[in-house]
Amino acid sequence: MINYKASEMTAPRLSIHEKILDAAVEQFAADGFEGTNMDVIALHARVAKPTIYNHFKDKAALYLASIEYMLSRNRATIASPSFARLPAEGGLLKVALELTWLFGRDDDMLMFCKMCIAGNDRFQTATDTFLRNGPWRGTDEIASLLRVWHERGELQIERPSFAARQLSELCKTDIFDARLFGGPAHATEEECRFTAEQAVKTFLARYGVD
Amino acid sequence: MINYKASEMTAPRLSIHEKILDAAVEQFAADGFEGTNMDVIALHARVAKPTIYNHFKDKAALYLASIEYMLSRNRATIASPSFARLPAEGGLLKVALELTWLFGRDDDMLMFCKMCIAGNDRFQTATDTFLRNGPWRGTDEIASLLRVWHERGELQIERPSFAARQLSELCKTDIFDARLFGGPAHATEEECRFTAEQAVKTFLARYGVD
DNA sequence: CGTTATATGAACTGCGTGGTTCAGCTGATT
DNA sequence: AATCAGCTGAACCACGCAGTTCATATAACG
Repeated sequence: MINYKASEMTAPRLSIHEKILDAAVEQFAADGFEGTNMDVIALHARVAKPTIYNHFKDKAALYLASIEYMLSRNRATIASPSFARLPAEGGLLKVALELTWLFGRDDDMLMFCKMCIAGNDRFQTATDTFLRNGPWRGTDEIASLLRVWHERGELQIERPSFAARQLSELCKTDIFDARLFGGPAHATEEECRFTAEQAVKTFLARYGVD
Repeated sequence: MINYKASEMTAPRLSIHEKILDAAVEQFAADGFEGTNMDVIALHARVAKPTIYNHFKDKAALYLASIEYMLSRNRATIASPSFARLPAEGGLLKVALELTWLFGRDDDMLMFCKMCIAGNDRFQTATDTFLRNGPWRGTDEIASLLRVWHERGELQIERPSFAARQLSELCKTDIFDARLFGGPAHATEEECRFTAEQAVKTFLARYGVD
């Protein structure tokens, strides 16, 4: 019996599973679910088409697996618990920079937002998976951090979850809509930094104590 | 014009053109361009399929016409210049309520967004039209208001355009993502009011003078 | 070596769907 | 009454694409 999961072997090359998923993510992200052709995925993964169906039941299953794969690949946590050691202002800026970077420069994230928005009637489960492991987990992490700073007396927040989502929204300013509605053009590093700084400034004006 | 079905006597009488466009908007918004079936549009519009092709060259033409139709149907102003007569806080709350209402309870707006996000690769011109007449015009209106209050000394804002977009983002908190990714379920009036109040509070903490 | 499990590629099936055709109906216009 | 324009429904075509089949190849393992 052969092990498919290359991560559990000392395999020099990517497993077939991963090759397929890599190609699938790219295609789905670029052309959406209906617009994506299984032959093209096979071609791009340098794999025979029946092999795909040997690993995934059908196109929808591959689609779902792609979302989970992309999400697991993007485990860059927004609000690392280690940030709690920082003072509130510095920690918030780090969080805000992660957020603006994600909104402004992460292609996978953007494309899957588009996919989920476009196809949420057909694939509500996929959308839910995305929301749960993506945006919601992110704001939950942020809320935990906020509670720490609150208890330490550096912030004064009545509703940490709501505040976390406010911060997240602030970090979209000027950089996310353009990408959601337009092409995948990246925000510049300066734009990300500016939006993040402004977000923290506004957030601290409301929730900071001093 | 005469109704075909006696059972539909109570329905408003629409031209065939409008019936087709109504059905098309709904379908495109729900399933995107590729996912939408022309037969379903015909069925839903209670019209024969050849009739659709008698009015629109092909699917893409119908798609473009649908977007323009939605835009022409929806001309709400977010920030009426008359708000300038109000004190900053009251005026901001009015603006914020308009925004949260739009994000949380306006179905046309939601459909616009989904259609444009889903189809922006193929139909960038339509998306640009939407952005120009929708979000951008809205935040421009808000920025003008902010300048008035700034000059009157009620607010202290260095970058009115950026601040306007921050306010707009704040007004999405907790109500917009759920609709964009989920169904068209409305936010409740209380949710809209709460988010609007919190947005104004945060905004004034940063930009208010007192 | 033989066995077993999987990958391959090319051809094939079947279906969904964009778009068309056509004969007939309806309702306005002259 | 005659004509004409536009709607109807049903059948139809062409094509793309999801998913399968099959004979062959490869590679691990005993």
